Amino acid sequence: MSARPENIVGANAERSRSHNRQVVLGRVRAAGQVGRAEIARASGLSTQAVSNIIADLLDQGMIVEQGRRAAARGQPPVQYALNPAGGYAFGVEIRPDAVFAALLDFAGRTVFSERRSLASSDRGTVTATVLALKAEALAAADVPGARVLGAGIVMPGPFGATGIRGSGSELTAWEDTDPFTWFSDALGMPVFVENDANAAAMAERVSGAAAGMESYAFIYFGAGLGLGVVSGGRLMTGAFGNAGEIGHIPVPCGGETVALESAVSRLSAQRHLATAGIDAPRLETLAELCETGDRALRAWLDRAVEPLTAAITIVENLLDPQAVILGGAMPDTVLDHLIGAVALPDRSVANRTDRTHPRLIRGASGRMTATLGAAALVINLACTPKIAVAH
Amino acid sequence: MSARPENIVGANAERSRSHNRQVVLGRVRAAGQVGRAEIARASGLSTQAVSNIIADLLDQGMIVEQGRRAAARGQPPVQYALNPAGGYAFGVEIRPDAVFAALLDFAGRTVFSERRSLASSDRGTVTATVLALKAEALAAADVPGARVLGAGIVMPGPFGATGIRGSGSELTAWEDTDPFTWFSDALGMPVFVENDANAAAMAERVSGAAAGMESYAFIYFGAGLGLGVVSGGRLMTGAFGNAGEIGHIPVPCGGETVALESAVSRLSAQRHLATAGIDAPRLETLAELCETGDRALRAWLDRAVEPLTAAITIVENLLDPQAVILGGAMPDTVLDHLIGAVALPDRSVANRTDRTHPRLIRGASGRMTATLGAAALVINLACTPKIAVAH
DNA sequence: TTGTTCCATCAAGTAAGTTGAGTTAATCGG
DNA sequence: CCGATTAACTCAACTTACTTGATGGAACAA
Repeated sequence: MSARPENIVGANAERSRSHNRQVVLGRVRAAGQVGRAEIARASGLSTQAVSNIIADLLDQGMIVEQGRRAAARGQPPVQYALNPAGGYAFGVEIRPDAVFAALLDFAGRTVFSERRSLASSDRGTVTATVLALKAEALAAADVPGARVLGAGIVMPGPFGATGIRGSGSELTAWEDTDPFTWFSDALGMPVFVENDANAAAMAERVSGAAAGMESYAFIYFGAGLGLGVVSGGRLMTGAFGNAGEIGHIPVPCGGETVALESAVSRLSAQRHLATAGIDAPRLETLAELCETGDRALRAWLDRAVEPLTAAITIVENLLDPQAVILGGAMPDTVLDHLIGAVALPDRSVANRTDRTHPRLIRGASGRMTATLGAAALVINLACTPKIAVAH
Repeated sequence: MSARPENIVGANAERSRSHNRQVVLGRVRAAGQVGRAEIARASGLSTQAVSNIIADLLDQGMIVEQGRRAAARGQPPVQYALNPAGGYAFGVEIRPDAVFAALLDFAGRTVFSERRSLASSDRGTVTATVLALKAEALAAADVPGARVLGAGIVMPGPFGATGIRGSGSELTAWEDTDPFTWFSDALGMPVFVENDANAAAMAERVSGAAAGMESYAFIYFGAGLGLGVVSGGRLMTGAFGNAGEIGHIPVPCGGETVALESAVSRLSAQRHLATAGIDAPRLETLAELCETGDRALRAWLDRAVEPLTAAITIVENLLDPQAVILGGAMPDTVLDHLIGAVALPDRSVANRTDRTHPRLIRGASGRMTATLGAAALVINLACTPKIAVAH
């Protein structure tokens, strides 16, 4: 959720300017490297307008010249690319027991990442920790504060007073706080607040499996299971900011109907392993068990395939994404095993002849996925205008 | 699907102008009646800009003055409202055996509606029928052609070569035709192509249960079952235009897992009734059976509740809409019965204390729902800019 | 009555993109 | 090798649509 109600506003010169700069940045990012004339053609702006904007962006250091690239006839266009050092994004993930932080450069590369345990999850402690991590990140990566475009904050959803409570991951001390206002004030920069799945989904777009995709779905393994939906380059957050609660949908599992995350999630794997006497609190343990072909883990995997297949089928049919991406706090090996085992039905709108991507892809994995995603929110928004106009 | 790839384009004076006119129209429609100053505040434009735009829209006859409304202190603002006769939208629904057409005024009221049987569903016959219906509609409602803002075309999805084939509702003769180009040429006006569920969803926004809602989901009873998702006032069509194929998702039904529309759809009801020796080809028959408390229909309804509940739970959790609306080609009584019987789980992100709408609502019903929706696409787009900017 | 408040208009000002002519730098073809 | 062709790019007016600031008008309140 953006934590601010979106309102449709009118256009004026100032807003057009900012919009057009974002459009140009977005094209540069999408192409990796482009000339002005091509940007003009793609964006429907005049070459002159693009020239002016490019000059501005060069001035600000957001992009860099890459020399001429001879293509066909005519004068070869000067190429431009994003300047990795042109802007940085600070990402923070707040959990009840710890704060994770990361700093990404404009190209989506991680230049700093850190975990800090929390003695308490009250607002004072968390805020102090976040501010300390920010200072540390800027110092470690030698980045001037003015170069930081904004901060993404990941907090456990769902947002607002909903029927889902007591899952243990909530920050009860934060219930009456609007995190958007709070962190805007504390950090003194633009702030974006999302849940872990949404943020992780964005990470794939900025530097990952969803590079170049405009519409996709990301299934996120956290403690439970989340879904981030990107449509037209923007997150679909729902009316109250809680879209993507895929963990609670009913799916078939061994003849009965269960909530998806009771069968497919790290917590469910750990519970299953515990019944076999195996304690696997950490990802590394799971990775080991997977590599050694542990029977208990294998049993859990086998059992997870049916509900996961159902969930992906549902996502494909409801959202018609370019691809479904599986990622999050799970070992690559586990994700790969699941992807290999899921047999998607041929009888689906997703079974197209003109696909450009596989239907199911593995995305970024590991504990930091959501944190990197928090920062990715900022980078994505710097390159994505709020407008999508039919061309 | 919009049938044209959406591309992010830059802003210029011309596009800003058209955008701002849409913003103003959208505010007038949303409010029913507003003054200029209020529009200016809501849209972030200057009062002068709003004044100019209002003058333009008055000139064009899109809006009408409604006199002053004294509110608080100060000079009472002159109120404006949409002029119902300011614009019309032509809606067409093409089925293998018939063409439905409707003409809506700018306020969303039906001024003409008609069904025409098709001897053949080839392009020539269909196109001639559509053109004849258009002429008839304009003549019957005494609407000058220039007042028609565009045409919405509803055709059976899914679009493109997908794994879903042979459902019998396809127009095989149209497979190699781009309906957007085809009807743009034939009708000589802006054209929008969508599937039935998406169009019907839009109808609710223009004149129905979703008035004033920005994000909602519409479950559409056609022959099968479809889903239209509106997010931020715009249809979510997915990467290939086939989002909302809810009929094919797996749901629990009496201990087994089935495809939703095999248990919840008109076709499934008719099949069930047929096993009891009842032939109910028409909606009226179903309505009668429902009113007389027919045992076979009741059995079907009882059986449909579980899978429908699961589907709605899935939709609520994945999309977090303001409400889920049930509508389409089913009798009101049947829909009402289903709505009454569905018990949604309290443990859901949709169970909020700050809801403004019930979680489940009945929408428009009857055979014409999708046809009216086709026209509604046009009206909605006339009042909805492609921009949504955080305010 | 007089002050306050808010709506609305006028006239000038401004920002940003567009237009069209002209320049530069490649490839193509004889 | 050289002119024709093609395409990228620049310069300097031009245009458009919104903004600003001053002024007038209509209702309410004290």
